[in-house]
Amino acid sequence: MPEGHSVHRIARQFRQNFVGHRVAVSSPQGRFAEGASVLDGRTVTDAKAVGKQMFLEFDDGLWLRVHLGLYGAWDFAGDIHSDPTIAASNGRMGQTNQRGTVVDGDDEADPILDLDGENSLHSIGAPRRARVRMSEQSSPLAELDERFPPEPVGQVRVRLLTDTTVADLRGPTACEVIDSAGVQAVIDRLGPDPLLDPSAEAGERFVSRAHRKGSPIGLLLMDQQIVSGIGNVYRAELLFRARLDPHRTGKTVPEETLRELWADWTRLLAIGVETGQMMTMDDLSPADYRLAMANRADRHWVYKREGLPCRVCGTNILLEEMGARKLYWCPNCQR
DNA sequence: CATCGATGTTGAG
DNA sequence: TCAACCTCGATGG
Repeated sequence: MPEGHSVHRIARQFRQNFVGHRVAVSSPQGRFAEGASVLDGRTVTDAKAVGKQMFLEFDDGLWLRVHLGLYGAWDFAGDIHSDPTIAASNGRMGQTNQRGTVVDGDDEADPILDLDGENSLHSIGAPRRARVRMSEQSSPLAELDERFPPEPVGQVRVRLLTDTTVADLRGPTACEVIDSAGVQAVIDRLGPDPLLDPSAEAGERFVSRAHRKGSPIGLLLMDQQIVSGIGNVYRAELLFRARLDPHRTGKTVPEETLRELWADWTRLLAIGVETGQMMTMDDLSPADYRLAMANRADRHWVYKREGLPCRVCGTNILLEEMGARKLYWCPNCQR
């Protein structure tokens, strides 16, 4: 699945294109027919992300909870707003290439794009005719000449349709209608999300929860009850950046180190939301930055680099299973 | 064209 | 502990 940064971006896309709009809700695939009929014709009133969970609020306090799981995705099509804060935040980020298609990447397509030549001169922030997949995978972007709304392609669990924009959900792990108490119950089970709550108190909640545990920090970072939004990529990269042995138990990691982990997750999450890419290496030269944007292999310190020399010390990066997931780490740097 | 594996979680055993 | 979920790009023949 998308790690936390993608879900925040998706929630933002919903705020920009759906909040305040009445929607037709359907389940082309049929597996959400009942929920769709409950939501159909209502107005979307809020969208928020907590860790990897997304919540869409509709009239009368009804919420749609969506978790994308391993391979879920939202496809947006129609008039899609770009986000000026992204384009303005960093000249290197959120760019499109010469043909106006999405910058290639292993992460989700960036909604800051210009697929439509005739709109290419519109100001930043204006809605643009586009088709965008938001998940961890990039994907082909369909031809734009088709009528709106486009026919659902494949297994679309939920379709949300306004006058001008459509969002199709496919492959989610969770998709259900709940009330606000249900939303709160889910959130209560989650560890803090630094984008939702950047307070020092939230950080201390992570520190105290993690410091209490006898399980490895490599598991704790992935535990959504300890801290939310971190997945397998950010786990490996955060541990490397902290030069921390993944096997050290929560108890034995100094509180100050846990605080630094929280601060670093806060930083990486913000960068991820800003760029739409899991950039985990700092201070790259322009040449290295281009390399990193082009190839995910050049984007990380350790993730998917088993058998390759550590970028810092040259020791071979190791691969092992932890928490039924692949863990990449440098046995020399992380001690 | 068939098979594999993935940035995740749940629930059965 | 592991299969299921049931998508789809990458990989290999």
